[in-house]
Amino acid sequence: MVTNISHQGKGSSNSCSHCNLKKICFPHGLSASELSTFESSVDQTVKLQKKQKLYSRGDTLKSVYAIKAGSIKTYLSTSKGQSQVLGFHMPGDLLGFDGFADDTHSSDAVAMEDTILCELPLANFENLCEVLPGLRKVMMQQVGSEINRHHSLVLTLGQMQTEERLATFLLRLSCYYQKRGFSCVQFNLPMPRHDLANFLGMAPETLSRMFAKLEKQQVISIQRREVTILDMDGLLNLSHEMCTHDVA
Amino acid sequence: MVTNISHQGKGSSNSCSHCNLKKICFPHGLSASELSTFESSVDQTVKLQKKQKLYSRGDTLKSVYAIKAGSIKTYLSTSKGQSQVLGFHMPGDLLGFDGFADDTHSSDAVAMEDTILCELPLANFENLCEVLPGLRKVMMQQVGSEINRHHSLVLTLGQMQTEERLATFLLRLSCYYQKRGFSCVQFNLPMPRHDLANFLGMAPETLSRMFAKLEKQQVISIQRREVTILDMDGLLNLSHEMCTHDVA
DNA sequence: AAAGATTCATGATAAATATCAAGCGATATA
DNA sequence: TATATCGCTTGATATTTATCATGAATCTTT
Repeated sequence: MVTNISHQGKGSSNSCSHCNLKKICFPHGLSASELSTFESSVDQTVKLQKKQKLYSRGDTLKSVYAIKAGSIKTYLSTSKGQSQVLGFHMPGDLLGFDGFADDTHSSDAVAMEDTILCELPLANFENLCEVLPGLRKVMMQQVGSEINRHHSLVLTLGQMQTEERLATFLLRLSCYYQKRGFSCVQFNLPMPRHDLANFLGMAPETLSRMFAKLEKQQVISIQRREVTILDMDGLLNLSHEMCTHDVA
Repeated sequence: MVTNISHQGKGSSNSCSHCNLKKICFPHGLSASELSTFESSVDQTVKLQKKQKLYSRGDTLKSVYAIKAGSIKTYLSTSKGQSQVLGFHMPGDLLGFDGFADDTHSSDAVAMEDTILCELPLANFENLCEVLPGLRKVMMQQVGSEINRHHSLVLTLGQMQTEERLATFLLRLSCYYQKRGFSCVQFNLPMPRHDLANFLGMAPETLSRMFAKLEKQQVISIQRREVTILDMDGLLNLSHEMCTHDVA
């Protein structure tokens, strides 16, 4: 299968210990000595321009990636040309687990804006797992988090009405920003309405109406992509999730 | 947190090499020598009666389980008493990944009928990963499969209409039985309508109507829980999934 | 700055699905 | 055997959401 990936200039070796995401990204769980062993194996930085693909369905799994800057959208396509956004991934997030079943990616990943990623080649990863028990642990935690996020998304799509889906999404995004040291009451949506509507399983028009509804209730205000949460409790009341408040 | 688990009589040590699921269950991917090391660590058999819980949300993750006989339903609950079925798990399936993020189960698992499971305590598992590279590999494959199943479920709930959801579900179940050597055109639904409707994100009445609709189209026939697929191509036409046909 | 394209919002209408209500048949219980 | 209960189906209706159509606002390109 032909791949569309073209890594725009691979950077130099990375240093997790000097990374500004070191409190967020997954190597955070490693001990100091483990980290120094680990760092030398995250051998490359991958740069993608907006709309460039990181991988496509059917591609062989070569590496796991951590987002350093920018954002990535993952999605699934059907035989009839429909698609379903699986997630919006931001700095500190890990990508590539969709390929573990059979070493082949089952989803597509595309840059939503210019994006920089750290690349951890799978061969290195397997060797490292041999010698770093902490890495195995941290990896399983990451996998567990991903599974929990999926569970939460299934609950959202399966049980909630459109207004509640949006409220739940906004709350998760809010928590996500808070964890990264940004404001949890004012932030930008990193994706267009079209993608968000698809992710939330509704028509774009419905999403628009739900934004309008939340605004009329004075729960949020939104201008283009800038969201301000005016009434956090109100938003929480609209969402009935068993809040662990992981990110979407 | 109080747990409702009461393991009804732990059995003796298991032998994967003599298990009738050895072609299906995950240790299948291990080499002969790895398997013998592995077997001794799957130290217990857990027996559950119908409706008994294997674990609940909030319980500490102690073990990973493989289903030997019977079936398990996993589900998530919301603060308002709603719930969402996450999956119906059958012999050969692995359970417990929902607890990896923070060593705490985030979902509930309950026996849909009298069920027997193999228990792999986490402590053993971590030690084994140290010495068995194949186990790490197989485990990551299992995790990858679980993630792929979730992706597929998200697609189903997010994009498909009720008829297509049901058609897709029946096809997956059919493949599942086929892989296990059973008929792929005639089989029993292991769950009541109520649970299936919840899993598929629709009202039980809607599920009934969709079954009726598929019957009228002569695509299936169904009596209580016994399904016969009359027109496999017809069913495939109703489902637009990019078929990897993993199980639901 | 003008023209075109894109993104988003909103109204009117149609379609899908949930809810409410009733009843049927199988199984369990007395 | 009679009775109650449970799981399921089916009909009538209400609600939610999608679709279609239009237009405004923003961004891009010339």
